[in-house]
Amino acid sequence: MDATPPRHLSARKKPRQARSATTVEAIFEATIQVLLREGIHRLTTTRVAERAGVSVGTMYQYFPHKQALLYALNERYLDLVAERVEAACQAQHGAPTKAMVEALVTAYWEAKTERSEVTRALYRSAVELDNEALIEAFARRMDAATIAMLKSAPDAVYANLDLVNVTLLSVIFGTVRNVFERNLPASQQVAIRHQLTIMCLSYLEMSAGKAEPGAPGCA
Amino acid sequence: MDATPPRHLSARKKPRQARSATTVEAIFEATIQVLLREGIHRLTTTRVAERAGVSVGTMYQYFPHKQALLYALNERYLDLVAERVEAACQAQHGAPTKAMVEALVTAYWEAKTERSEVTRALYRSAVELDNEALIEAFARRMDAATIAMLKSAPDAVYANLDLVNVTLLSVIFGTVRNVFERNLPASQQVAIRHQLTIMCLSYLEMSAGKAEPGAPGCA
DNA sequence: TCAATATATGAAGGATCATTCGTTTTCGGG
DNA sequence: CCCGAAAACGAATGATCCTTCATATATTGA
Repeated sequence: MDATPPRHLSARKKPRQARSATTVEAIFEATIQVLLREGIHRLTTTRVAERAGVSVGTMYQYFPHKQALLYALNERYLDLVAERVEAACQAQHGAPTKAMVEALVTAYWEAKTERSEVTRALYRSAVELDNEALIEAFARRMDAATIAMLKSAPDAVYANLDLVNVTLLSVIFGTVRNVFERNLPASQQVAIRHQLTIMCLSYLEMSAGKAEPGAPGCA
Repeated sequence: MDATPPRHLSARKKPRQARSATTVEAIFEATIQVLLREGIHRLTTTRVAERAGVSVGTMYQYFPHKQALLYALNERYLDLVAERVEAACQAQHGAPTKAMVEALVTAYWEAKTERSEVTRALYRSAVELDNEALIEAFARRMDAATIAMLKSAPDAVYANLDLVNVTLLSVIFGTVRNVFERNLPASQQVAIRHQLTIMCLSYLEMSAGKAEPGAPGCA
């Protein structure tokens, strides 16, 4: 995320040699592993270092403290998700509303559930982390991406685009998280995802001043 | 919640005298306060006891360990929310779908945001807590309540009630949480809540085999 | 090959916590 | 009023953790 991190959370120094880049990567990976296998209350600098195959001291060369590590981890993750959603949105510029909704739901849903354990681990790591700035920046990026997409729709014009957009995103993001955390069987997840798409589409159609010439309607 | 708690999380003993009931209540209250003022990583048995005006030892007479305290706290809270939603649902038996949706969204939304700091504190406390059973029980209660309500609708029959219902709940619960955590300005929250209601209603109408005799439709 | 710089090490300091248990205080029934 | 049970107390224990820093090793460019 491009949010300037709170000063106390910024990374200590940037890797200059190749091996240190490897190290940092290993540390990130190890953090996720520990988070998954041990839970957040057993997420220890020592344990992370051990699993990463480096010493604690090394960790502290790149992250001034544990919080900074978690912050950076979340930053990376949100960045990935944001990029995917943005790409999906751009790909649908000028497409019909239905395609837009499907692409949006699919992109976000898959970004979150593809490596669901990682997502879960990060949800946990984010608690008690001063990451409001991160969330805020993520929200803004998503807002911008979907607003631009919706504006380009050939079959709809929204009188209250901002509100419609923020509602749409809240519903999609919230639902994904909720379904995700309830850990429902995969088949049910797929079904709900489909329903969600239908629901959002219906919402958008309802909110749009329709511009479709031969709109199917009353006979 | 009526979920049998994992054995290791059940309370140690039940208050027999009046003063101990007071004590337990004070401990619960103190836990919330500490959670709010200090955050979860500073939620200490000592600190809780101190704020409750009792000694640590006293705490351990009612809760075998910290986790059990947090578990009990969440249990209490979910119970309250569940009761309110259940009441709202029962009050709408036989009412038109629109009234149902409005009541459901309102009940859940208000239960969560009325004392929003408490809700926030509890979301935090629930991380790394073995509370799947709690969530599960809550979900079941909600499912039962809303299914019963929807079945009683005079103006709709749902071919796929279970799916429609689980979708509805996922969307509402998820959206509330998402809006809640983004901490949007109150005015925007109200607006989104209204949109959410509209959206859900539209979804239900769309999913229903309509039974309304003089359905307003094509001229 | 040789400094200068970057990276890695890990034992030890200092601090915080969860939990126990021997003791003291309070309550309530007889 | 008195005694056994209930409730409360809180210092001490043992464990875990974050973070530092003096030292060692690796890399790079000249």
